[in-house]
Amino acid sequence: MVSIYDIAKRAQCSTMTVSRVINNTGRISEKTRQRVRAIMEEMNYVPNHAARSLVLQQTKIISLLITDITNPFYTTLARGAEDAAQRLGYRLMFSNSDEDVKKEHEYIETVLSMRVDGVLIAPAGDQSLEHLQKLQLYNIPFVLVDREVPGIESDRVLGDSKEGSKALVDHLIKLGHRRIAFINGSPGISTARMREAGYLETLKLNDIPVNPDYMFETGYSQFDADPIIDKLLSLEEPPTAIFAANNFITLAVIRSLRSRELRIPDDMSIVCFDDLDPGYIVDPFLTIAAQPAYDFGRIGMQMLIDRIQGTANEPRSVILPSKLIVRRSSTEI
Amino acid sequence: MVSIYDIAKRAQCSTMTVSRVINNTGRISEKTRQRVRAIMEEMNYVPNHAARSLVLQQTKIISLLITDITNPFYTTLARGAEDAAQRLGYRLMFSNSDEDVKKEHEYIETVLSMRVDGVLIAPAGDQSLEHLQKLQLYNIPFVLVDREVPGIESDRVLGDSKEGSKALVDHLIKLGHRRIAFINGSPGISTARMREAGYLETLKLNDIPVNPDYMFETGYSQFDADPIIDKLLSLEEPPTAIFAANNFITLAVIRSLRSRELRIPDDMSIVCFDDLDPGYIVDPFLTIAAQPAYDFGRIGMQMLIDRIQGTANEPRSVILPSKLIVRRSSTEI
DNA sequence: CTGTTAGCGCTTTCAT
DNA sequence: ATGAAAGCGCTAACAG
Repeated sequence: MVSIYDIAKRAQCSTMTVSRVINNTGRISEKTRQRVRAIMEEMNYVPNHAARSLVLQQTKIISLLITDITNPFYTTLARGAEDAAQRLGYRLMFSNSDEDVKKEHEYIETVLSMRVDGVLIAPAGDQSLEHLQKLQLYNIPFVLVDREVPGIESDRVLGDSKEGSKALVDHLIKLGHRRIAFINGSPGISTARMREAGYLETLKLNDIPVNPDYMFETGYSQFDADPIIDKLLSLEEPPTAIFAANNFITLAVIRSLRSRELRIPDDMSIVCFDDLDPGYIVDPFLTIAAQPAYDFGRIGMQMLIDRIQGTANEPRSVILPSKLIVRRSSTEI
Repeated sequence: MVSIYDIAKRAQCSTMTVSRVINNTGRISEKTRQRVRAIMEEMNYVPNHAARSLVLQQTKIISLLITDITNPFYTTLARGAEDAAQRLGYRLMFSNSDEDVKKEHEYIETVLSMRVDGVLIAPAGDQSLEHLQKLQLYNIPFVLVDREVPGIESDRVLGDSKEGSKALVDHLIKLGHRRIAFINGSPGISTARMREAGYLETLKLNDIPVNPDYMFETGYSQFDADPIIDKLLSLEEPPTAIFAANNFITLAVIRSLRSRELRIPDDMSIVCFDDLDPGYIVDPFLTIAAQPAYDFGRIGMQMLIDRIQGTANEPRSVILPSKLIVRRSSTEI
């Protein structure tokens, strides 16, 4: 591969001159600039990123770590982040932890090794604490998106999971439901805890007793809901509505209900967080608490770049509201 | 950040010894190995990727370039690629060209600059020729997935678009349809050309005249199908079935039909390529030519790494068959 | 306006 | 078994 050395030789000048042309720094006569430019073009010169970042001590690369590349919530978030990064002159390198703390750990190791300028991360869960502390140890700026991690003080962009949760449950109660099941993600994830809190609080406010048989904890990824639905349906008083903590849980629930020929919402109302992406859905019918996924990414990225470039000040938190969108999956009892 | 220099000082040895410990090369006394290890641990040493790849002239990074991160076909492909890469000891850096040749060009520039070991790319279109030639110029191994580019000889993993197309159209004809519209992607993309060829050939085989009014070219990304549906429906003999070249075109078509209260398949049969991802779809109802997206990524990545590590031989082509899955979106006329 | 020197963090080669 | 020297490609700092 051709280096500035090669092109310096051909241009009969020093590597410094070439470097200056490349970076548009210092003062150079128009004549030599032209000459060097031409030769660079002719020889197809491409700067070596490794060499440059070695001396510059910065890479202009930001790492985006999400937990599930197949979830439209995160791909939309990624889009927001990508657009913002590009606007601000950074390249994005994205990786997918698969909701797996170990995999996340490996990626953080790579990220550290590559000395990226910053990390935008949707942590796999509370156990991400360890990796995040490692980032702190090395003073690598990072911003938490979507999920927070107890013990970590940092910039973050979160949804208002509790409020969204309350809105959904409240909506069901107003429709006359009192037997509302709640299928949650792992309690090791902050959003799951907040959503549960919203659920419990709303029941309480409406004097509806909490029924432990109605509450389940699973994962946010794709899974088989049959066992849970089995249990719910075999209860003496099965629920009339299900609040699923996210879109993928909802999918599993719907699939399970359909396989039993149960109709939504006639036989069971369903509400959840996050859309199944407007793009994929032919006929949106889910009642949801919609979160502004794109803005999660966009704002998170801006905060991160602020942090990278700016003077370090207090960690900032941005809480983005979710919006209740009532559609056909929920109905009066 | 701590370097091997720092830990050499602390360990009272040369940087070479430290390097040997890190890489498990050369012969080192167990005693010093232990000592160095401990100090590395204690000082939280993380190797500097840039420095290492500068001297090694390899990065162990592979770039994956897809055209639409929101399309489940590509995210599934990405998963396949990621899994294979990880298994073989490479890191993936993925980027999204947005079906935009200019954006793709920028990414290729970055990829070149980063001296990645190889590139797995679903090219935006025939115009990607220029970038790909640049990769060839620099001897950067790459594998084309999903789409080929005229003028480029290289390893590639493609679907059998023509056969899949024939199967879909044949299926419609067997159901009694003779007025079959075809809404295609851009003719600047190889898969679109093959799909059109399959469409035309199957009509011909069945003595059905080609009606230019039934044929449209749009893009593979999300768009508004209303104008096309308008035209089709205002024809004297509107089609009874639509063959949409990919999943996103189908979505647009379905949305447009629904807004007119037209039912599928009663008022219009629909078939297309690629699933709308099993994960997102509550109730799969599309008749499709399903392509093994995961394998596109997995096999492509394996070929790429073969190429990176192995001796260079003839470019290989892998053609993956698609499978006709008949569901409810198509019915007898 | 341009060049020289030194060094970023690491590994290869050759000594010892 | 360990170390010294040189260099990967580039730029900051200082000269001239």
